[in-house]
Amino acid sequence: MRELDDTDLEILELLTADARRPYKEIADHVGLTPPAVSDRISRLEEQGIIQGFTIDVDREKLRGDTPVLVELEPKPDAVDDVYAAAADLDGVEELFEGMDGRVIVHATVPDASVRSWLESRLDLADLTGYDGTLLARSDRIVGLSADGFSLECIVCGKTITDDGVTATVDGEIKAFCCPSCEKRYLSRYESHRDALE
Amino acid sequence: MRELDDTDLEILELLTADARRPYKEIADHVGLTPPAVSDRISRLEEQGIIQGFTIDVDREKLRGDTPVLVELEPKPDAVDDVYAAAADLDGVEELFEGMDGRVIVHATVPDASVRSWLESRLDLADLTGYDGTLLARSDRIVGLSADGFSLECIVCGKTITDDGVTATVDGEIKAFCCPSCEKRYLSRYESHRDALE
DNA sequence: GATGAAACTTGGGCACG
DNA sequence: CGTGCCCAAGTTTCATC
Repeated sequence: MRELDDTDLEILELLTADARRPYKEIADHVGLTPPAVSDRISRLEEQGIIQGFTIDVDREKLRGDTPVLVELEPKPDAVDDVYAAAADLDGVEELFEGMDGRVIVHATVPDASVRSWLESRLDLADLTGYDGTLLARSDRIVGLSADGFSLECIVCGKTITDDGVTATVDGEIKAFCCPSCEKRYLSRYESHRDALE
Repeated sequence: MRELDDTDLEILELLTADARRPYKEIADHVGLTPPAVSDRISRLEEQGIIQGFTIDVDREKLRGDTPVLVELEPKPDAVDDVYAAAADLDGVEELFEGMDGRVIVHATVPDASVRSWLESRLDLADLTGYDGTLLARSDRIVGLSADGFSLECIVCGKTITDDGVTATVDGEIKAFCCPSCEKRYLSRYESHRDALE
């Protein structure tokens, strides 16, 4: 599969901010022609990077509802059932399942108790407990800003592209432009640490 | 402001599922013509119900990152700082702030410790604690399947609009048409509870 | 890069409350 | 009389070559 380059990332950012932008406008930003942009977007869709075109709906404004985050603690053998049932709850926007089996639901619930809302779809006997928190605010972050840290390979100094790799060394994130630089660094680090110990 | 009708909801659902659908297709679904659909969508944008057109990006696929949910417990006077700093973290998709002051971050973090990732943007001294959970899976739910329960203020019986407010009373979410109804209810509740204790 | 096809927007007119 | 919708033409945008 073709690797992503900076142009792809830029296109993704532009579309995330406004998916209705004309291809011409995107093309000008990234220095391509509209058909080339079209090709890339099609490819990103095929690769599953772009999962779809959609709208951001302010569900709170939609009705007089209350945004909440509900944490469900399913019994160990009921995790899948709880997850599936929670997906059917009225007003659910997002679902998360943690590695620890917890299911977290982001929803706007009608003016009612969380308990009766939960009971409308799932069996509370499947839970060992639950906890709801009203949300004061929430934001979706646009921008993929892959550049947070150093963007230069600490081994060879080259700018790190999407081909780059990262490793955790002693709790620190290290970024490298390529696997070979990573390997070189790690071996040096190992010998250094061995010398200390 | 014009009230939303079922046709608006249907349009929102169709756009949520696929925002690139031609207006003609939407028009056929809801029994209107394309210009009428266009008008409604424009109005929904003006009302802020539609916050924008965007794409769903599979950020996990984008890089080899790990999806996590991190719960931050800011010190009481640092909630805003923590929230703002968390928004700058690399790979953040969503942010939630609970009424209890907790800040929950949904992100895909580079292959590294959560701790060092947090430290890249925020001062851990602002926190009394934090907790990260790796995510086994997550889903965004399409479909607004609205109209559930009562939408009436429990104090005055008036229909609750966007001016409405909510409060949590004894684990129950209560909704009011206005702050004064809320205040009235809360004072009644307080005296009631005091009487019981 | 250019062309054909399709979609969106605009303006005028009508029906309904 | 205002709101919302339909119809038709003009213009931009998109996809294919």
